[in-house]
Amino acid sequence: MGASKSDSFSVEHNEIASLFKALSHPARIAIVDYLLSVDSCICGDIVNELPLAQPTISQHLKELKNANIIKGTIEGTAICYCLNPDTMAKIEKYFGGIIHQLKNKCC
Amino acid sequence: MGASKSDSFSVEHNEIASLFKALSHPARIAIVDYLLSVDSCICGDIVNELPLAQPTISQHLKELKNANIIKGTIEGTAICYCLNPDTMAKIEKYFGGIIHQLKNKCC
DNA sequence: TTGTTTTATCGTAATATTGCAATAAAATAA
DNA sequence: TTATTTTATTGCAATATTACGATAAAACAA
Repeated sequence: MGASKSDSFSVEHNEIASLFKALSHPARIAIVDYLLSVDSCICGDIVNELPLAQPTISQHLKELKNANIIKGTIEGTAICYCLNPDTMAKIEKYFGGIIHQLKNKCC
Repeated sequence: MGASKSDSFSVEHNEIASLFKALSHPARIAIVDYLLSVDSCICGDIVNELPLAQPTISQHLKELKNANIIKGTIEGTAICYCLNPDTMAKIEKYFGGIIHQLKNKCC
């Protein structure tokens, strides 16, 4: 054994865990942070912002895309990246629910 | 290589990534969900709620504890587990900030 | 003391993730 | 066409995670 027994858990639990997994690496948090720090979408130049090689960043971007956390659209030679507000709102909603439920508890 | 180059990233990015990492497995989401579903802290019986062996659950609980997502206090033979509202609020705040910043963007 | 119950740790096998050099692919420019 | 630029993919080595049987440790009961 060793792999995750995802079949043993509900679809909902697997989905939210996948979103968190996509955000569980500092490079991917740095990418999200960088996308937030500029006033528009980023066309190119993400590679120059991080201390990682281009293939590594491409791989992290792929994971963020697969998790629907960012969207990438081709813009000539470059690719424009943006955060996906829907996914972010989804995660925020999950935590809002937790906070709300916590308020009705003893601890 | 292969390991995460956490030294290359800021303390803040590493911290938030660690929190998400702790929540990036369906079993740990299920534990959080279970702790929320009952009206009090849980003393014992978490093992019976999940389709995993006891050492595996103990390992997941340890990760949640290390990330300060849950607190465990000894209560006789059993251990009482509770969610840590402070940590949950911290993550919710992070997303609140993202959502707020997203509203001022073009996409 | 010896049981019983509950949680933690050790050891190990299977699998997943991370990082990058090399290379390919795609779009444009000259 | 041949460069040039930008992003993606392949292949592989290093490391991390996941899961569990076996065992230990801790607290209480008889």
